[in-house]
Amino acid sequence: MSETGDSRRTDTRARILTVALRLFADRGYANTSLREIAEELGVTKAALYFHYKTKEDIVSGILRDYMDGVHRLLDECDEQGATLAAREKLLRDFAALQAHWGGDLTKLIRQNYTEVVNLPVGREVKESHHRLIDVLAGPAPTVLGRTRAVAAMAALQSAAMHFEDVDEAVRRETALVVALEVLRGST
Amino acid sequence: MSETGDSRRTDTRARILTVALRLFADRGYANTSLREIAEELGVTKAALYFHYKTKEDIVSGILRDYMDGVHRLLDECDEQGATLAAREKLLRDFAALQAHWGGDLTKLIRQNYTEVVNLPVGREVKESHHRLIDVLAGPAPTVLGRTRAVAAMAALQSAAMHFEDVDEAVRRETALVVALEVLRGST
DNA sequence: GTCTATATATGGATAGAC
DNA sequence: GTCTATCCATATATAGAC
Repeated sequence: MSETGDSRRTDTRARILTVALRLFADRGYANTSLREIAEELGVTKAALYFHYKTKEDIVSGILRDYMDGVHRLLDECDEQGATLAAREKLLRDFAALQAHWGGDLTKLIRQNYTEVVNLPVGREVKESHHRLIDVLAGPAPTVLGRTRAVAAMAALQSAAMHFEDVDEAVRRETALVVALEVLRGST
Repeated sequence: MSETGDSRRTDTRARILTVALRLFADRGYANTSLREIAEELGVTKAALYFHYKTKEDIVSGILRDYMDGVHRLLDECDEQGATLAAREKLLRDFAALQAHWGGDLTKLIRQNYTEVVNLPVGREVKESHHRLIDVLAGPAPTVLGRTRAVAAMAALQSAAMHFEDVDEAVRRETALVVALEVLRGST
């Protein structure tokens, strides 16, 4: 419960990322001005620049935090073989990671992909997702197998953005069920 | 082979949409300036404004053309019942429509969703896609059924954007196979 | 139908006080 | 750490000649 040591350095830095993520997901990265982010936080633009040198640094900060989680998944996975069980575990872990971040992170990446991949950390996101798909496709993958892997990922991501009338836990569990079906295939 | 009557009214109007679609898909809508579109066409910005009153009119023109095709699909479909065969036909037809438009249209919509849905015709796109999903989910849909419908659509769209190393025809056929598997389900 | 200006707005980013 | 004031680049859009 106590502060973490250096603590009171200001949580503004973290709050900026939280607010920015929500706005970027809602209105789009290019259409969200620093003025809007600042207003939402109750400060001025100049205050943001004290914490982050550029607008790109802000979105990069968000993606960097997300990447830490993704790298952990992939590292764990490489140690094991590429058995079906291991691949299904990877998919489950990725679903859990997404659930932890919420729909906004997925929206940010998908609905601002062109901008995201122009960032250094964005290319990392792209590469790690591709790596995820390669592992999910298993050894000696066919086109069909690779397509199933992509579709499984897409199923998870799409479900994170549809059906706002359904309880989130149910939504995510159902998405995982379908994603696992897709990955396994019916052939 | 002859001109279509009023013909020589300039095909610049159509060429603008073609070039704009490619650039919007590549660099993003907000990051593509009218200057870039004009340069690519070999004209000036002012020339664009002769054909389209605003930048939004340009992207709306693209989406309007696409919507014509989508509405045709839905109209055909409503006449029939919602049998499994009819729903599978709908998915196949949608895949064909996407193939006709190419990956750029899908990218434009997915990677610029926040901007797109702020346009009148963009809301039409959103609504018709939702309608598509509802029909695909069949009568008395469960959460699982709806999730499968979304996942089937996502499978088609994702495959349109991945695997550029694979022949496009093969890619699309495979995507359709997977999408049909997903829609049918394995339960 | 297309061009050369130009009006006008807005956003990212910086300087310097407090 | 935050503010006020300002610079500067770029973008949409318009006016008017050819």
